[in-house]
Amino acid sequence: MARRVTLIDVARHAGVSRTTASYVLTGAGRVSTATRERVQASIETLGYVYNEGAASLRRKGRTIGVIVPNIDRPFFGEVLSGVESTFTASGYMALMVSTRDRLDQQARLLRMLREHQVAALAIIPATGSNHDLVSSIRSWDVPTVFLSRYVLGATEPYVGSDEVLGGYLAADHLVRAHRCRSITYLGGPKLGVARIDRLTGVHRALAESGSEVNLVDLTCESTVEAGIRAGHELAGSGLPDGIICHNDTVALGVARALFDAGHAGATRIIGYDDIATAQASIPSLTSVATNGRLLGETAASALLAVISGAEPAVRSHLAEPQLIVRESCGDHA
Amino acid sequence: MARRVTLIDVARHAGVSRTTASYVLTGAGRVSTATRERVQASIETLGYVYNEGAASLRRKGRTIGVIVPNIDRPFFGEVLSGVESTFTASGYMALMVSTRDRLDQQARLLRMLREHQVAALAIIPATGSNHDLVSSIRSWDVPTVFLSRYVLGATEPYVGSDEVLGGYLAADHLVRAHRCRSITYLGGPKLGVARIDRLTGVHRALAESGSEVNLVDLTCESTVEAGIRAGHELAGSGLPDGIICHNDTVALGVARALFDAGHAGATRIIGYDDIATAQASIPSLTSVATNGRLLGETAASALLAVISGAEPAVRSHLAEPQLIVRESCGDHA
DNA sequence: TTGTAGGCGTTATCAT
DNA sequence: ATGATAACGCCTACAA
Repeated sequence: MARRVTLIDVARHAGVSRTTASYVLTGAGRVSTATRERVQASIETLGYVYNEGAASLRRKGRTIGVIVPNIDRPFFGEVLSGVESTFTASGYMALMVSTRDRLDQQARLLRMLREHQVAALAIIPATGSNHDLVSSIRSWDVPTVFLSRYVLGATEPYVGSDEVLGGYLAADHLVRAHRCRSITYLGGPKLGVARIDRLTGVHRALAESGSEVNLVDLTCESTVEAGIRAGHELAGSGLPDGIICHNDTVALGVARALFDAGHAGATRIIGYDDIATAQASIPSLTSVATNGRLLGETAASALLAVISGAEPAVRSHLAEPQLIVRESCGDHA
Repeated sequence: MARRVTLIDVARHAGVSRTTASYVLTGAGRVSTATRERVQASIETLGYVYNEGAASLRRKGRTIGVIVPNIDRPFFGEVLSGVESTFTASGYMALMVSTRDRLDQQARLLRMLREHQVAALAIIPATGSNHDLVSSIRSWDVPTVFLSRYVLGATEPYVGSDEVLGGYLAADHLVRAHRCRSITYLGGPKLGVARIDRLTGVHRALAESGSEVNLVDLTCESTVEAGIRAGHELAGSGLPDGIICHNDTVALGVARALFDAGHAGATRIIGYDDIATAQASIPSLTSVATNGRLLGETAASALLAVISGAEPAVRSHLAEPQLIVRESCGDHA
C-alpha cells in the first residue's frame, strides 16, 4: 500500500518549495502562472489530495457541528436538507448528530463536537435546554446559531418561525371561520418553547374573537402512534369543535383515530409544519406551513456570515408561517 | 481571549510529562493511579478538551463519511437515524452529505470527504452510480459499506433489503389474494437497481400464479406531487386492478389523486418502505416494510467491524422485507 | 512508571 | 515570486 502523497511530494515533483505549492492550493500569495501550472500538473500526476485535517491544525477548520433532536422527523429532515446543502455549497461539511431530544445526549454530543474542533455550531436545542446550554456554548466561544427552537436568555442569533403567529393563525381560523367554541391544543413537549408560544397565539386569537371558548391543553409525543392514542381518548371523552396539533404527524394519527371511532369529519383538525404528505392525506390536512428547508438555508447562511466575520451583529430572523387551509377543517361536520 | 489549553499545559500543571498525560487520556501505557488522578484533576481545573484533529494526524481519525441521495426523504431519514446513533455510540461522528441523487454532486462530495480524512464510508449511491464510483473508492482505499442501494460489480459489503422479495410479496398479494389481472408498477428512477430487482420479483410472482396478467411499468419522481400527477393520468387512461408504488410517498399521492377523480377504492394500492404515516392514512396504506432504522444500524455496525479489523471478510446482509396488509388493498372495490 | 524526541501535513512569518 | 523554518497539538517508539 503506497504511502500517502503529501504536499512536499508535490513540491519536490514540481521543483518548488512547500510554500509555493501551498500557495497554489489556497490561492493566497502571488505565484507566477508558469509555476502554478507546473504544480497543478504535479498534483494531477501524483494524485495528491488535500489534507483538511492537517491544515486545520494551523488555520480554522471547515467543519460545522449540526445538532438536531431527531434526524428522522420529517420536519427536521427538511431543515437539515437546507442546512447541509448550504454548508457544502460553501465548502464546509456538516457534522450531524441527533440528541433524541435528551439533554444528557446533547451535552455528550456537544463535547464530541468540541473535540472535533468544529468551526461553528447550528443547533436545534433539545426540549428543556436552559441557560446551562448557552453558557456552555459561550465559554467555548464558537460561532453559534439557534435554529427552530430558541433558549430563553440566549443572545446568539436565532432563526425560526413566528410560533405565536402560527398558533394565532390556527386558532383564529377555527374561531372565526368555523365558530368553534371548544378547542384542544394537542401534542408537543409540555415545556417546549414552541408549544408555549403557539398557545400564546391561540389565547390571543380567542381573546380577540370576544366569544367564550373552552381551550383544553394536551401533551403527547410527536409520533403517529401517540396521535392515534390521543385521538381515541378524545373520541371517548367528547370531541372539541377543533383540534390544533403540534405537528402534522400527530394530526394524521388523530384523524385516523377519529375515523376509526366513527367520528370522521366530526371536528376540525389543523396540523403544523405542512410536511409533504399533508396535502395527500384524505381528508387533506389543514396545516401551518413553516418551510423547514428555507429555515435551514437561512440559518446556515447566517452562520456562514458570522464565521467570515462579515456581519457585525447578526440579528435573529423570524419567518412568517402561513395557514394552508384544506379539507381537514372544512365544514363537513 | 485565552489561548487554547493543550495537553502540555495539563502535563505541566500536573507535574508530569506529555507522555504520561497522553497515556491517561488514551488509556494506553501504564500509569499509577496517583498520577492518573492528578492529571484528571488538572484536566478539570484547566478545562482541557481533547483535540481530535491534532490526534488524527498521528492515528486514524474518528469521523465517518455518510453519503445519502436525499436527506429529507422519510425513508432515508430513518436509515440515517440508525446510522448516526450507532456511530456516535461508538465515539465516531458522522459527516453527512446529500447528493440530491446526482452523480456530479456525489463525486464532488466524495472528494470533500476524502480531504477530510474520513476513516470510513457508508454510502447510499446515487441513481446511476456505476463502476466509476467503485473504482474511485477502491483507489482511495477506505473501508466502505454500500447501503440500501448497491452498485453492480461492487464487492464491498452491502447492507440492504431483498428487493426481489419485496416486489414478489406485493405482486403475489395482488394476484393471489385479489385476483388482479392488470398491475402497474409506478415510480422510482428508471435505472435504479432497486426498481429493476422489484420488477424481477413482480414477474416471478406473476409467472408462479400461472394466470395471464398485464403488467405496466411507469416511472416517476419520488414526491407526493409526482404521485398525484401519475394518479390522475392513471385515472384518465383506465385503472389497473392493482398498483405497486415505488415508495409510500408516491403511493399516498396516487391514492389522493384517485380519490379526487372519483375512483376511491377502485383499485388496490401498495406502497413501499412503510414509513410512519402509512398506517395513519385513510385508507391506511398497505406497504412493503423495510425497517430503515434497523438497516442503518446494521450497516453502521458492519462498517465499525471492518474498521476495527475484527471481521476478516464482512459478508453482505439482505434483510427480508415484510408485506403489511392494510386497507388500501382491501376488497372494497 | 515516566521522560525525550521525532514526526504527522499544513500554514504563516520572515527573509531573499 | 519564492524559499527556509517554526509552529499547530498530539502520539509513540525508545530510553531511563
